[in-house]
Amino acid sequence: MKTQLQQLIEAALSQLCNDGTLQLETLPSALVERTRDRTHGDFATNMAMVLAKQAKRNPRELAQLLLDALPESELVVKTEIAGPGFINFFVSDAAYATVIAQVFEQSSSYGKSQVGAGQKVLMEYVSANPTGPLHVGHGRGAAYGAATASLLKAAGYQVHREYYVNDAGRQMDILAASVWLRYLDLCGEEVTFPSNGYQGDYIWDIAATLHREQQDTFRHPIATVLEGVPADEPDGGDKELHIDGIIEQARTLLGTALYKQVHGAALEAILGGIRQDLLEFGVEYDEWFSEQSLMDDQTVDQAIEKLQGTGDIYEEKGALWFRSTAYGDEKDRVVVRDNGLKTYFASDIAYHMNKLQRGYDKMIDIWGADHHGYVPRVRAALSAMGEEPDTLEVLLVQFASLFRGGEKVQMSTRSGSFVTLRELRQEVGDDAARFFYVLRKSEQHMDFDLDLAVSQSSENPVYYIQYAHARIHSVMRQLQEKGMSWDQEEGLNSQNLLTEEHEKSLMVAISRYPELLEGAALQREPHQLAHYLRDLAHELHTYYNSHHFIVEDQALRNARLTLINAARQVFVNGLTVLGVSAPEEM
RNA sequence: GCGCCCGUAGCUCAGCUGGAUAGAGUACUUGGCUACGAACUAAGGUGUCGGAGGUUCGAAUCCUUCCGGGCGCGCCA
Repeated sequence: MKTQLQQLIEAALSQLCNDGTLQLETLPSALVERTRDRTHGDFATNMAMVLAKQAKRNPRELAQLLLDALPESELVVKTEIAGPGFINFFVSDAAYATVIAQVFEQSSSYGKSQVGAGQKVLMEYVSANPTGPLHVGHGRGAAYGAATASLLKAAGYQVHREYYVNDAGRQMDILAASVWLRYLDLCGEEVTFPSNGYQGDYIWDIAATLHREQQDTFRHPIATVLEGVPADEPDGGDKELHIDGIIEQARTLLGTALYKQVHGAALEAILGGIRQDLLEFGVEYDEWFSEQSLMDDQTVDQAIEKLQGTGDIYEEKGALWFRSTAYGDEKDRVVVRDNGLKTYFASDIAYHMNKLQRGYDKMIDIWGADHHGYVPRVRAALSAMGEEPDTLEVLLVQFASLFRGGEKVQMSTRSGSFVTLRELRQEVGDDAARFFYVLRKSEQHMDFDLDLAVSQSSENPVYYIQYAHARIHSVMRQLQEKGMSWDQEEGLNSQNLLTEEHEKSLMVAISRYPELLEGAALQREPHQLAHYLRDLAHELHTYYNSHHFIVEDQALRNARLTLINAARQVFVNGLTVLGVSAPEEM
């Protein structure tokens, strides 16, 4: 509807230009929007006011010219000039009836568009380090990423969903060392756990499995293990040096093969848990991309070489630096440390280079807001390699603060004190969690009151929407029990019988869905869809409460049943995008 | 100190690329089921849109500057 109106206005405008009534340097595209107030019609445009200055005419006069030039259309039954120069459009009932028919023709495709057609997008989200279970902060990125990916697909983009697995690097070594030490403890060694190790209970679990399956394969006397290792912080030493020393000892004492086994067991156990969590949460991926693979196949080296080729790498204090300041970053960044190890940043440059090499037009990364300072340097690397930095779009998700008993829950992966995503899901349910996460703008800080979510879970807005959907199914079940059936064909032909205000409102809401979905996709804002579905549910509920659907009059009955079934389809389509189920009864 | 995000009703938040009287949910009060599910609905009031300037036909929205909160500023990831 909206695009049809835009076309009409643009046609009128170009006609005015062609016949010389108006002289404009540029033809702006028409801005049409839904009216807030019903008395202003269905749609309005501010075109006349926008053009007034350029056309050197007053807005209302210009509006009249536009209306005179407006092509005839079955869509519009009435127009008016209002206020400072708005043009209001009243849409015909027949046009709304057409929309209802379209819902059934297009079914699960109703609302989809092609604005993103031809664009290949690689979306990366969550990508949490596999050093522990996912917590509630990751959950937000997961829900937001999955919903945005669906949104883009619905808008015609070709989307590839990816999880970047940080399976290389020091954090993974610390994890392996943590598991090994717990394992040694289970073997009977008296281990003092390093202050910088991962202390969560899940480390014990992995160690226990290792011990059960491999017995003493990896055992070494603790005295040997600590030989030459710098003291830990509580003993007056340095916790970083201490843990690095232990990692070094693990490598030496176990040898490459056995060390890899411990490392691999830890990675597999944790990554397996993450995969399971996300799968159950309805967050899917097309690919799990390994950071280590970028090391193994030389992609990282190639990336560095490429930057050396453009003269953007220099050596200082034994390290290799990328001159990111030449591309807008605040300071230059190290890519290879003086000890020869590549930084996380180096593999990230390689990863993004690899994404482009795989042929994607756009990369959309969803990061926690604490990584925002990272954006300029990655963009800088893309620029240096001759790529358009805007091919990378980073969407930042603010952390969700958890409140329990009125107090903020402090969370830290290292200390193992956090509320896991799994716990949250068990407490509030997958549907409620998914919906709650995308109900707010991603860049908005969000307070998640656990007690409230648990004790009043039935008041969660998701049930409001699901209930509206289930109610429609309930009506259809009632119909059947009364020995009647729904004639969709007759219902579509009888839409003119739906003259109640509630019916009009519901039709308007249904007709709004396609433009809403498109806007939400373009702005990467699934919360718009969440709010829309709540509005739609409200329309359905008020209609339900004020009118009876299963009435004697057969034509009217079918018209009403057709209308609510169109709404049912929109509920299903919208909830599916958000990853929330649409139960037929609850 | 520098950079990014945020500040809207008592609380949690919307407000679509500047638009017509700034809206929901929640909380509080009072109504609505012998009718398709009351997890619903109807009515009731609340705002210096953090403050102050500026841009213009028009600002919660854009610009500047303060105030307040969050985050980031490593040869960590």
